[in-house]
Amino acid sequence: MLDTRDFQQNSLLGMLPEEDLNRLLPNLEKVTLTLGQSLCESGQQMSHVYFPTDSIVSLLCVMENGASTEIAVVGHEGVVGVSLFMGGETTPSRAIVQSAGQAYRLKGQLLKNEFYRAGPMQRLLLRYTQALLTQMAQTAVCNRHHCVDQQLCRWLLLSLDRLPGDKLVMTQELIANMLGVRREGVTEAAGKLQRAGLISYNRGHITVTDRHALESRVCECYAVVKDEYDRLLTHCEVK
Amino acid sequence: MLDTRDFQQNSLLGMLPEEDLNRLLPNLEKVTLTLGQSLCESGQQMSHVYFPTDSIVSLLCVMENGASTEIAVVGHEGVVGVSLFMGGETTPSRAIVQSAGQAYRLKGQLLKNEFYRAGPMQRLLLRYTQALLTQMAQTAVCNRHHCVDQQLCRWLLLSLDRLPGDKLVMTQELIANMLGVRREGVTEAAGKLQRAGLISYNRGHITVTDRHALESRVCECYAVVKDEYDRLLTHCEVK
DNA sequence: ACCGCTATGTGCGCTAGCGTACAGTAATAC
DNA sequence: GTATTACTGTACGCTAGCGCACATAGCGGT
Repeated sequence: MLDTRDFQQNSLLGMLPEEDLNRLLPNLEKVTLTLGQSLCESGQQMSHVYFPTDSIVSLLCVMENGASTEIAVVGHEGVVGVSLFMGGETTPSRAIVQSAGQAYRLKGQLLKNEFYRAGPMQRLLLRYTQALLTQMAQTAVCNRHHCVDQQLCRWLLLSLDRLPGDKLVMTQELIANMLGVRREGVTEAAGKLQRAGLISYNRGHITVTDRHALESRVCECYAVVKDEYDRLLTHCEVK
Repeated sequence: MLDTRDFQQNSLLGMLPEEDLNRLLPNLEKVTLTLGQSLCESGQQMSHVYFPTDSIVSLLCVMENGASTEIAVVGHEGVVGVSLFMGGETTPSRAIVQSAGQAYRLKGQLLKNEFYRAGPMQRLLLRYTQALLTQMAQTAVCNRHHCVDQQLCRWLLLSLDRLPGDKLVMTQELIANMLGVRREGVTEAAGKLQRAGLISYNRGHITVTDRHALESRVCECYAVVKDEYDRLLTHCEVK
């Protein structure tokens, strides 16, 4: 059923040495994630961790009044469920599918077992978690100092990096929820980008037509995060 | 020279079982941290990790234009230098002493050795790192959704929790740098608190006179972070 | 063809926070 | 004791983003 190399679409899985992978392989289960699906509610224990391949998951911090903000995004470069191996078991944040697609999932306990072997998987997961730390930190700064226009560019690029093509299925309303701003603010910012010919969208379908121009508009936060992911996970010897 | 229990002022050290502590003890070195001292510049490797006792260290994200924002604060409950055992060795953030005092430091390599024993210290450090993740996430949300007044309350309470008394040595200028807002914004917010009788300060010395009232003004972010630290590090069996 | 729903565009008054400028006052240096 | 510096208070115009209201337009179902 599975293409034996299909799981390598997820970088973490793909970077594991043969031996460690073979141990996990029988327990990896391919699942389809649908837009809006919740993988984890605030404070709840996750039964599985998820290794996205072509799907994207947003980690959201939700407040008492219902307002929310995305604090990090997870795609094929990562895993959803860091709190399981970090020892806390739960986190106060939600994990919502931002872009439908596939992921491999693994029972939490099995991941923990693998983690506590203190082998390549542990080193990989820890480095990934550090990259996640950086993403959150930079999100905090960006929320403070940069305008909606630039944040939208950052968000689009972060999403694009985790998608196979140049199309996103996403309404402005949802983007606004992610960024923690008003929908009207996104409409305005997206309008500017559209008029400048960088993107074109209609009714929930965004196509990025000039990625290069997007990169020239985005704030430094995008590069900081991207470079740190590259440093920690691409040029990385896990043994 | 050292009171044999003095290091227990740092919760992480204090929670270690006798056996593990004894291994570290000869290598713990008590140091004095002075206000404004930098323990780590962006992207630089740290030679030591620091376990504060009565000092406070701010983790700051600095941008190209020099503007900065505090993304987390570390006191007696934690350790500065998470990136060493997480495997990345460096982080893009700075660590600045926010409140002068003492700390124990330990050579980075020795901490890594201890970490890779995969014993109680590893479990403690991982749980601590997860708490740090939560603090960063909540900071991101707070930056987005809450006004300076509330953020100042949060900042005061977080600092207070890490100090022995109810006095802080800190100018409004520095607080503004931490929060990533204008100094004038802090002057105004602090003025309100002073007029309401919650704090009194002059020229770099703040005294909190009504902590309870501060807690009633602060946004939910304070409690979220505090509860998560308690959950992860206080009610915690490290074995 | 029609209805209803969802997504998008736009306008308007309001507020928080910014940038800037400057004044006053306590601590410190000499 | 005086000069200087560092810290705090205040004012003013400006902008980004908010909350709200409402108009328009595409899309699906019957």
